[in-house]
Amino acid sequence: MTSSQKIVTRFAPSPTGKAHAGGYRTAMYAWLFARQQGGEFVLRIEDTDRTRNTPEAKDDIYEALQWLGLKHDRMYIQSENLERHGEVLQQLIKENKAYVSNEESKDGSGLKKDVIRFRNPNKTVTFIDLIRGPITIDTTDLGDFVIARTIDDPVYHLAVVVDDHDEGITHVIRAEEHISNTPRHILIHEALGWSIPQYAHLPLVLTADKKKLSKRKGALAMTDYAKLGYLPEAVFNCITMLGWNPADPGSEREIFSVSELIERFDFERMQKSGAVFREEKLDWFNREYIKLLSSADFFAHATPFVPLWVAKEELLKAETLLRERIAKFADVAVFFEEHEYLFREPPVDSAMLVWKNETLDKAKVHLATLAALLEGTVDWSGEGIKTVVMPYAEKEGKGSVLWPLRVALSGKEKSPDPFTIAEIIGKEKTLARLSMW
RNA sequence: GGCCCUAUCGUCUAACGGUUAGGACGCCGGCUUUUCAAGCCGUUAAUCGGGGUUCGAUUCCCCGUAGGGUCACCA
Repeated sequence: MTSSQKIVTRFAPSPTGKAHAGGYRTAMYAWLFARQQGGEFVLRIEDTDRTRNTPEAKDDIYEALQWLGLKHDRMYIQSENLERHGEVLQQLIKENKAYVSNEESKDGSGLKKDVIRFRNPNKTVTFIDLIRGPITIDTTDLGDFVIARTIDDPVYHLAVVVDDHDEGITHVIRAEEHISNTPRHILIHEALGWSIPQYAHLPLVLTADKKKLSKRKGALAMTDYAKLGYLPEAVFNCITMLGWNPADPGSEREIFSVSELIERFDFERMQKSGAVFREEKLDWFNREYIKLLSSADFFAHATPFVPLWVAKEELLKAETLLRERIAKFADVAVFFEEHEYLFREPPVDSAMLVWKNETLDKAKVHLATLAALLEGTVDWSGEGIKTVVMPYAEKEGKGSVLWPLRVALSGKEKSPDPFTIAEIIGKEKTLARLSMW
C-alpha cells in the first residue's frame, strides 16, 4: 500500500438474520476509520448463501445503519457479481491454481457432484494484524479448500477476495473469528497476483458468560434498541467503547460525540481481548444523553410511548418526573402504567392511609385539615404547596401528616412526594381527593 | 483434540519499567427523606501462577494454567 492511496473500508454483513451489537461495532469502527482518513466506506451485502438469505434481514441492516448514522459511500450486492466471480474461477482453473473435483455432495443426497477446490501451495502465511501484530499460520492443514460449489456459485472465501479487490478495499476490518480465514484469503490474493489489504481483527463482543454474542444467546438486534427508545448517539458511544478507549491518556472521560470519536479513532488503543456487553452500562450512557435533550426533543422521543389517555397539558407537567425515572423511552409506557393516578382517579385503600400504628380517624383529621389549608393556597407549585403544608406537618409529625396525604393522592405504597403529585394533578383534583374522606 | 488469539476489580477500562494500581457501571452502605425514584457522599473489589531480564515489573521474554475463536460445498 502506498501512502497516497485512498483508504477504503467496508462492512460486509450477510443478510441471514438481524445483526446485533457485535456486528454493528465492526461497522462503526470501519466507518469511523474511513471518515477519519477521508476515505470511503463501502457497504456490501454478502448474500452468496442463497438458502439462508432473507429480505427482512437485508431491510434490518439498512434500518440499523441509517439509525446509527453510518452512511455508506458505495454499496454492492455480492450476488450481482456472480459473473465476475465465475471469470476469476475460470482463470484460476486455466492457470492450474484451482481444479474441479468430483466428490460426494455434502447436502446429504449421497450423489456425486463437482466442486471447485483451490490448489493450496501449502506454505506458511504471515500477515500484520493492525491490532495484534504479526500472525503466522501454516496453511498446510487447510488442504485444498473449496472455493465454489459450481462455477456460478462461489463460496465466501472466493467472493470476498474478488470483491475486496475489485472494490478497492484497502483495510479489511472484521471480527476476530475471521483470523483463521485470513490465510486462505491471502493465498487467493497471491494466486491472482493482487495486492493484499491490511487486516484488523477486532476482539469479540461477548455475552455475560463470555461467549460470542449471538441471537441464540439472547442478544438483541440493533434495531431492537432503536425500538426500545435508546438514543443512537448513546448506543454509538457505548458500543464503540467496548474494547477501545478514545480518552486521552490518564483522562477519565467517557462521553464522546461521534465527531470526537472520528477524530480520536485508532487501532493502537484497541483492546485485544473480548469485551462483555452489559445493558446496565448502555442504560447509564442513555440516561446521560437523555439529560442533554431539550424539552422539545425529549417529548419528540417520548410521545410514541405515551398512552392515548394522557392529556398533553398533564404530560408536559410530568417532564421532570419522567426524566428522572426512565433509562430508555420505552420506559415511558411503564411510567404511565405505574403512575396512572396522576391522570385518573385512583382507588384508595383506607387501611393504607394509616401511618404506622396510628388510627384511620387521625389520618382523616389530617386530610380534612390539609384540605382546608390548601383551599386558600394561591401559589400552586410544588414549593408553594410545601410552604403551606410543612408547618402543619412539622407540628403534627411529618410521617403522620405526609404519609396519608401522599396515599390519598396516589393510592400507592410508593410514589413521588405529595407536593409534586399535587402540583401535577392541580388544585381541584387535589382537594377532591382529600375531601372524600 | 490440531491451529490461532487473549489474560488488571463482578463488568468496561486507565496506568505504554518507578502510582497508596486510577475511573466508570453494577453491588453494598450513608446522607436527603413520609415512601419510591433522582441526586450527593462513601465502602468493598483486580494485576492468573511460576520462572527469568532489570536497581525496579501490571508493563518485556519464556513455560504453565485458564478463557475464547476456528477447524463447512455458512459467512
